[in-house]
Amino acid sequence: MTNARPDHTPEYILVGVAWPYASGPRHLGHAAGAYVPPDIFARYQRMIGNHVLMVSGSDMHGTPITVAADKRGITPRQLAEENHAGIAASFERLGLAYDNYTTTLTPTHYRVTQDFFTTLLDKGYLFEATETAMYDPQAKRFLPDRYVEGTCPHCGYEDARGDQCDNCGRTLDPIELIDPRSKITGATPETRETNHFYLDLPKFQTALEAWVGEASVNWRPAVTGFTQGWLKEGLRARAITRDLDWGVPIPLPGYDDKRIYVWFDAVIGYFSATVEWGELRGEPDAWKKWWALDEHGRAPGRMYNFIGKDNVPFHTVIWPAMLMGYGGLALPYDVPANEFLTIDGMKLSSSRMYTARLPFLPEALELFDADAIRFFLTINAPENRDTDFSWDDFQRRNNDELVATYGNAVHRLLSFLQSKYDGVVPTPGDLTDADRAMLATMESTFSEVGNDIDKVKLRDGLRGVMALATALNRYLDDAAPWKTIKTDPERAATSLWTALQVVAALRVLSAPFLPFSAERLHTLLGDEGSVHALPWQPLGLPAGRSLPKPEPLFRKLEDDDLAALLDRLKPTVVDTGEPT
RNA sequence: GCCGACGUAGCUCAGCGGCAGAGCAAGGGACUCAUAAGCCCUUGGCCGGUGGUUCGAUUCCACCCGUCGGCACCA
Repeated sequence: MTNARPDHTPEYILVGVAWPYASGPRHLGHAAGAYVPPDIFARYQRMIGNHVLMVSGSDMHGTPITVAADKRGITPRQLAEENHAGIAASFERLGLAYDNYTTTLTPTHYRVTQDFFTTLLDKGYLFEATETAMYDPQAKRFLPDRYVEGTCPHCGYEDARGDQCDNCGRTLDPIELIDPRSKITGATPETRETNHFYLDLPKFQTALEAWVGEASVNWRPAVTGFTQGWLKEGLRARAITRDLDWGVPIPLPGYDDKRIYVWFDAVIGYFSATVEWGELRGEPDAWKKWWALDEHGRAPGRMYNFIGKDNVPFHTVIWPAMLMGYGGLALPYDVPANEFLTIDGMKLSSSRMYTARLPFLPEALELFDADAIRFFLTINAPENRDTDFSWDDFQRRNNDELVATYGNAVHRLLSFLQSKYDGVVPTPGDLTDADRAMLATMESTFSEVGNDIDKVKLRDGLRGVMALATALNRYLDDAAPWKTIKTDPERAATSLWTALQVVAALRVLSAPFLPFSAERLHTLLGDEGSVHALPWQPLGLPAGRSLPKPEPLFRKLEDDDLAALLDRLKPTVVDTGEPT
């Protein structure tokens, strides 16, 4: 990319996006929390001329996928690949511009994961130990804690899960359960001894405390608080292997019945996906530009991990520890974790009717424009706390904000140009103070919105874009070219020209947030190529250019339409293999 | 139970030591280029509760209540 201004030294920015778990489709909450924000951020960073690599992929391993596959009588690979294809298709329709969206099943990922394992083992950061685990003799498999249920020893609740009692909220050990049974077969689990490899996190305690102390200055309070909590409690070793036949094989002889477990291999994906990106381009060393520390131990750029809040310790404690142990690779610069989207004030649920659950991405994208979805998820993004989703609010923000403020500012102007000037951009006369003020506001919006996005305050950034649209509406009302065209044609022409420059800027400013409509506006302004190849600065609209007949940028959602659409949103049941 | 974040106008959310803010909703007005969209004006809050620190607290501290999340075998 050559968008850099002369005074800008391009930075290497790695945008690592949380790896969606391929157990089923993702819903709007996932998109709001982890998937749309990095896309906005990455698009902006590209426009200012940085070397951006946005990578992620589907997380294909883990127990829930094996359980769901067993129930359907297919292999875990089939199930995961089917879900991966669905997720990738949704992401494309949402406009997520990944440089590499891959999976944890690639040869590169297996090789890199095994290399991490071997290196950490050789350096003494892994150890082997025996533990007692629950085993389902009927299913012939070991059971994770939450796949065992029984009576809670604290409150007597009969359907307590092995990890936690949903009734009294206490954390449990499955061995404590009275009358335990397997969630998969109902059989009574046995306890068995089994051997596993552990990541020796206590060895990183001091180094992590030092790193978090420095790195967390710009983190969100919840991210820092959560991380400090883990550190204060004292790190414990954590098993990184499981008794499964689905996962990355352990690169040692004699461990055929065990696999490296998902959380260990999934975070490595940020790195392996970068390596794979280079390999696919025939540049096997390209990853070094984002990851390799220099001789002073300095990172080559900034590394971001966009995740949901449930994922924080993996990205601020465990993954950094793995990177420190491996050596020579950059640690995260920021981990912008979002809170959750709730639905109609309730905790989200994937098992309720549409009125009480967040829609899955495929259905949402079937019913609504991607930009309308992106707009809602960003203008009300759960950056500091949980935010609420409701269909009323979705409709209102679409109609009263996106359509009425931004869409209409563009459309009223282009329509006026079409009807009174035959669509030809007029030549301006002398600028008034009001004209100059409008253009100055437009200029400053670039730096304001840019700063917001760079600080990952995406909600503020989008509000800044909307504020410019509002300012344009005000300017037009004040200038009233529909009046001055009768009394002072040159004044009207100048007002129109000024307003058109602002619309031309809005096309650029909105591009990271609303990529599809920005592209449509780009075309409506008679420009060639893609808006996404433009630099982050005003692009003028020359006098004399003839613009095509305008069409509204966005679709208004009428009550009847919305009701009809929601009527098609039938209850969807997806078995993700998760215990309920 | 323990840890963390959050609790601000009817709704959705900003602000975080010095006369309480935005958008939307509600009420009123002038206009007509526009998907009856836009613009102007107005109404509206003991900033969850109690105590403390301070000249001064929505903002800092403690406790309480509520919501959400985590508590290491979900990812």
